[in-house]
Amino acid sequence: MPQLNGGGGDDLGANDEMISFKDEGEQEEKISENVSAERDLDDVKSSLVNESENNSSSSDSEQAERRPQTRADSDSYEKTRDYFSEALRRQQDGGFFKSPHYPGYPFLMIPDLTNPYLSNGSLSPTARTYLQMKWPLLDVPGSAGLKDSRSPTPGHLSNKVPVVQHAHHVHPLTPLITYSNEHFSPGTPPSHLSPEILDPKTGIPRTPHPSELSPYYPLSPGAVGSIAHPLGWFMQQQGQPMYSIPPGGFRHPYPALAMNASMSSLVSSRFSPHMVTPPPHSLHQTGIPHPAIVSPAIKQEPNGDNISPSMHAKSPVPPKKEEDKKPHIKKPLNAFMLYMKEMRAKVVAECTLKESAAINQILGRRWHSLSREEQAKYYELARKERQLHSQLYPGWSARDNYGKRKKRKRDNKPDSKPEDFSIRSKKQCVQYLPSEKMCDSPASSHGSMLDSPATPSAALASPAAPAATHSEQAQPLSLTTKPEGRMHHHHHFSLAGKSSGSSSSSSSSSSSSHPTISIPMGSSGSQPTTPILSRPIPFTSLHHSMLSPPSPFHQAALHSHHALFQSQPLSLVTKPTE
DNA sequence: AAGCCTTTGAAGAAT
DNA sequence: ATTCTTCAAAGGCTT
Repeated sequence: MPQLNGGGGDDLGANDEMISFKDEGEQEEKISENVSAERDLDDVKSSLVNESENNSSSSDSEQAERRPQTRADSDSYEKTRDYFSEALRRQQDGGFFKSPHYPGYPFLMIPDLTNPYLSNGSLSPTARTYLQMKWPLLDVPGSAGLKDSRSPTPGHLSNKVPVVQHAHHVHPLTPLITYSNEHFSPGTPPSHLSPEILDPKTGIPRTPHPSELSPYYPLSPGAVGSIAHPLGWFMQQQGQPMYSIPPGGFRHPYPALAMNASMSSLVSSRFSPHMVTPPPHSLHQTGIPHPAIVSPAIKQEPNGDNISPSMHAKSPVPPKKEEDKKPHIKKPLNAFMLYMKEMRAKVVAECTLKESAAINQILGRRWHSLSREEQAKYYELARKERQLHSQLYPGWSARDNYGKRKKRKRDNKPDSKPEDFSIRSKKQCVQYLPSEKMCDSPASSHGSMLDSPATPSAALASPAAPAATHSEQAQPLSLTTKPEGRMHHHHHFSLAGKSSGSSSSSSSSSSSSHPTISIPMGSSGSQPTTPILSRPIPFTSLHHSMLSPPSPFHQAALHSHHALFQSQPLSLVTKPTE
């Protein structure tokens, strides 16, 4: 939430999410970049699939993992670049919102993309609409139809995206992205002028920080000015200014909210309009339900934008069953979740494993192996997502979803029997991860905390945080047992001084840690037993502003930061096992 | 059928 | 101010 606040949009901006990094590995990584991605994959697979894999390989594997990413990045960037170029062209041409002439219009829902937030419509990776918006240039194949059919959207608008898709270009994020640039309105000059947007929290209109806004999203005609895309840095790299909003183009479905381009686009694409407000007529062209909303029912917005029940009916999404209950508005996806969505299919395809748990482990490792830039993309997307979400559902609170999932309270009481827990964990670990190596991942995950900004503040730091990196690479060490089901990294990473111990002691499952886990710090990777990395101290002040354009991550900043960071070794906290 | 497992991150609740 | 818990996705597996 805080992030959302706008205070400065910038906050959200790069700062918060900036990233995690693993620096150490970079050198090696670079060196190794040559290695083919396949090999990486193979490594991963092997690790997953092959029991035989030995620990030593870990470093390699890690690198390998990264590499794929890297490669992908390259491609993606190129592709993206292409898209952007095209998008620009189109904008110039005119039209984004203009009209129908872009079948691929982002607003159009992609069929399979049901609203991401809708429970019903789980998105296919390809389907994340809002992402699409963000990455309009990227196409998502397919999805078109369903939604349309359901959606009230005017036919012309509702077109399916498919049209636009460029199969050949595949951005790493592609899956997430559906649209082509076409969204961009032609006319609008790229200005950073952003229309004011409501502060999610306060509801007070504020001017979005450039960093907050995404040019990719279609802006409502009136309201929006052009805003710098969050990924603006990226765009800039491309050398092209992308912001424009069609002057007339698109009618924002959610009048109530003053949105910036990004918002509007997101909204349209991801969030169901009805949910938010909209009178039918005001529905977004796309008619796409908000992804976050699970049930058809409308969630009562504090604002009072409620949708009449009738709205539901129209709601494109099947859930028509109107469960009277308020619709379940899902949490916005975080960076990692976005990454997962994107990459899961790929990983699954590459691996024989299908279990999500196993896949997720791989993804977790890969996540860590991602370059800053790569992660930054996701953090940025996530930030946007949260921003949009807050805009759409000002009254929504994560707490609203508490208890919705009956989920397990997993054995929280691990304390009762750590051993059992450990056993279980181990068992599972084995189950999913054939080799011990696999187990590393968990460790890495811990390390991840370092990398990724745990909190907004952390995020700030994170850009710089690179040093922290845990590098899985380095770590030969394997966890024989999985630390625990869900340790909260946070805890673990608490500053050394703090209590890691105490916390662990607490009920949380986490505590039971197993001594076996070691995280290699730095490249060297000493292996302390059950070390806990303390979260890097955020260098908040550091280039706060700079962050906004993560441009390549303010490398300067990063470097300095980096240096700092390195100078400050992460502190390891030994978790008191049991 | 419901929940678990697994991952990271965000946010809320609890301490 | 910290720490802990829940949820977000996803799909095979377990109960």
